[in-house]
This record gives sequence, structure tokens and C-alpha cells, in this order.
Amino acid sequence: MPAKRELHNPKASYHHGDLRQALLDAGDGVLHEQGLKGFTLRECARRAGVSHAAPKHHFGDVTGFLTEIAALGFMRLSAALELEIAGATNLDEEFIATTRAYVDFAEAHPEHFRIMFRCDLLDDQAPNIRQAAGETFRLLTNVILRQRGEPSLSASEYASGGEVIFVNVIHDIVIGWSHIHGLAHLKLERQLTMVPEDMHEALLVKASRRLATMLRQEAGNT
Amino acid sequence: MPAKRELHNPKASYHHGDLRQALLDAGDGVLHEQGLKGFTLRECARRAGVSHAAPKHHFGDVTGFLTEIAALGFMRLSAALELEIAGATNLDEEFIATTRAYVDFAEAHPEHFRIMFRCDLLDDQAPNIRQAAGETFRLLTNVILRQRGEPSLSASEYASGGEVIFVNVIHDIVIGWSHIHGLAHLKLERQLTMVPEDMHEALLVKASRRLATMLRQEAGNT
DNA sequence: GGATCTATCTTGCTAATGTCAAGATAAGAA
DNA sequence: TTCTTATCTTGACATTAGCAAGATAGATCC
Repeated sequence: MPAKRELHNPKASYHHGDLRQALLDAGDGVLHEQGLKGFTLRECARRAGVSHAAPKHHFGDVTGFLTEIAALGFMRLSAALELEIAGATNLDEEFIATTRAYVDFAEAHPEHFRIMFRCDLLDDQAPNIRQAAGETFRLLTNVILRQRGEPSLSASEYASGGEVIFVNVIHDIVIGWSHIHGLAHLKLERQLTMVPEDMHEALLVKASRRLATMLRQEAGNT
Repeated sequence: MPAKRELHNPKASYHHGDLRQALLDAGDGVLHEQGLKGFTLRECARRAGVSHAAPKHHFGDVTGFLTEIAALGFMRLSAALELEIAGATNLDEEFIATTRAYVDFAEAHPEHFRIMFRCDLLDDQAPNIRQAAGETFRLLTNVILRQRGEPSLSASEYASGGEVIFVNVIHDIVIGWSHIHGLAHLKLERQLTMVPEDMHEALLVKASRRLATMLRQEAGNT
């Protein structure tokens, strides 16, 4: 007699121990292997070896689950940015490294990237994603501040009234981020296929260098 | 006895006449009212007053349907760009108008915009969307060409070997487009909420003016 | 005019999903 | 020990995409 397909594996204990993390890991795997189309709560539950309704207790519904996944994505993006930025030895290099880290992240984790910027799928006011996205934004802000020769913001400075400090440079931040994000998004969504693949690296470097130059040039005028 | 829910309305004739267009219109309505989440083939079929399997004959599957919707989106974006560009009287204004048209389109048709840039949901090699997206790209290319003081490309010039002509300026095109697209996408996905709403217009103008200036400055150096 | 052909549309089915409600289980508190 | 609570399962319902087979009607051909 074949077992019913969605029956829980009786060998495992009733209480998983860390089902929340297991489900997030499963979600990661599904996204990489099948993309957002194959991403379902039931598939993640199957991978974690639990019943189809188990995720509800931890994430509520699919929106809650995706919000967690997106928050994780922002954390990884922040880590990648920090790593690349730390290796730069001058302002030009730093801006190029920032762009590269951002673009590489989008290509390495395309589904995460898509979900992170799909406010219709997420609860983008949830504290965890606001915190994670805020950290990414702080790192990008600091890149711009340094281009302008201004001091960076620590996490605590950013948290307590950072807005007041960078109200003057908000335009530059948006300009820089738009450039980086637009390049990453267009590339991810295959809109830059008219540029030969082997020219993409040079394009990224050249574009970033010009943007950085502009940001520094205009710093005095604003 | 209540009628079965998905039964076809017998008053209408068996052959619709222009079901293809009716389904596309229905899709438009669903996207505006319920977003991509509520967008299903069956819901579109219901709105068009036909049975749930009727769309198959015209679009194959949901990917084919979305590809058509996306192609329509590119056509509308092209029309909006042309209209705004035509009203500009100098290069600065033209670049600002281009950015504005692009950003306004994303806000006015958020779901279309999302679908247009979701290559995982589309058959992005289908002739109709390639044609439609190509026309949008041609318009953006011409904006950049004019910034550089170079002649624009007609549709026929673009179709027959335009690549050869603008291989020199492809970097500028990508820089300009990335800026415009990044700004539109970040705004659409509510990532620019740290900028007060009433500053968005000024931000768009300032950012576009600076980009345009940069594109013109560097035109001689490349 | 009538028979046939073909595109178009319907009906009915399967497998899958998200979500809910009710119950089972185990871990810890009282 | 007993009670409480968090965690997980079971079973159900409404809904979806997609397939296959059939019904319909407009077009074509003789």
C-alpha cells in the first residue's frame, strides 16, 4: 500500500526543532533550482519533511514567508557590499566595487533580487525587512557620502536621525543608487543583450567611473 | 437550480468575433484592479464571457498571454516617450521629459511595467515583444544620440544594422537607460520613501539634468 | 445548394496550490 | 502529576493551469 503523498515522515520527531530555519533553507533551494514559479509553501514544507500546513505557524501566509526571504536577501546583499567595499583603496575603486557587488548579487541570486524589489508580494513595512533594507541603504549612502568627502554614518547614527544628516545629499544617493540598481536590474532581466557579454565588465567599470566622477564634481555645488 | 459557475453565457454567440482583443482588454482590467496576483487566465476568460479554456487557442498558455501583455506595455511606453519627447525644445528638457515619461509610465501601469521586465515569466524571444521592446530601445537610443550631437536613427535604419552605428555609444545608452530605469523601478517598488513625495519632481529634474550634462560633456572624449 | 473542412469555443477532467479548522503531540510550567 | 501552550498533522474547500475530447459555426470547395 503506497503511502499518501503528502504524509509526514513518521521517523522524524513531531517537533522539528528549528523548522523555521529549515523552511527558509528549503525556500532558498527551491528558488535556486526552480525559480519563483516553483516556489510554493507546500514544496518548501516537503523539503523540510513536514506537512503542508506546518509553515503557517511560522510565517502566517505566503506573503509573510516571502518577506522573510526578501529580508535575508537584503542581509546577503549588505554583506556582499561590505566585503567588496572593504577591498577598495580609492574612491573610484570603491564606487566600482559597489556597483560590481550589487550587479553580481543580482546575477548570483536572481530570484532573491526579484523578490526583494516586489513590494506587491511583500509586507514591506514588516520590521525585519525594514531593518535589513535599511542596512543596505545605509551602506549605499555611505558610499555616496565618501564620494562627496563627507563622513560615513555608523549604524547607530543612521538609526537615530540619519535622515537629518543626509537630507542634503539625498539627491546624490538616489542618483547613485538608481544607476547601480538600473544596471543590475536591466542586466538581470536580459535587457542588455545588445552589449556583448565580454564587454559587460568594461561597461560596468566605465559607467561607474563616470558616475563617481560626477558625484565628486558636483559635491561642492550643492 | 443555480447555474454552474463557469458556464458560458448562452446569450452570446458561440464565436466571439474578437476574443483575442477582448481577453487582452480583460487582462488590462484585472491587472489594474487586482494586480498580478489576481491575474489568471480563468478570470480573464470570465470577464470576456467565455469558458475557461478559450484563451488557450489564442495564447497557448499563461506565458504566451503575459508575453502579449508585455508587448502591449512596451508599445504604450514607446507612445508615451514619443509624446513627451516631441514637446521638448532643448536637450536638457528632452532628457528630463524622457525620464519623466518613463517614470510616469511605471507609476501609471505598475503591473505592466513589472511584467515587461520579468524575463522569467515571458517568452522574451517572441517576435512581437522583441519588436515592441526594440522600438522602445530605439527611442531611448535616439535620446542619447541627440545628447551627443549625433543624428537619430529611423526605425528602418535601426532595423537594418543600427547596431553597427551605435556600437560607439552603447556605453552612453546603457548609462542613460540604467539611470532612468533604476529611478523608475526604485520608485515603483517603494524604495524611495525616504524622499518626501513633494520632492520627487525636483529630484527627477535635477538628476536628469546632471545625467544629460554628463552625457554631453563626455561625448567628445569617446 | 450542399458537403466538408477548419478555426474557434465548451465541457469535463486531473494534479496542484493556499488557506482554514479541528485535532494530535510534545515540551514546559504549575 | 496535571495543565497549558506552542508546534505540527489531517482533512477539507475553493481555486488554478493545462489537457483531451467534443460541439459549433463560418469558410471553402464541388
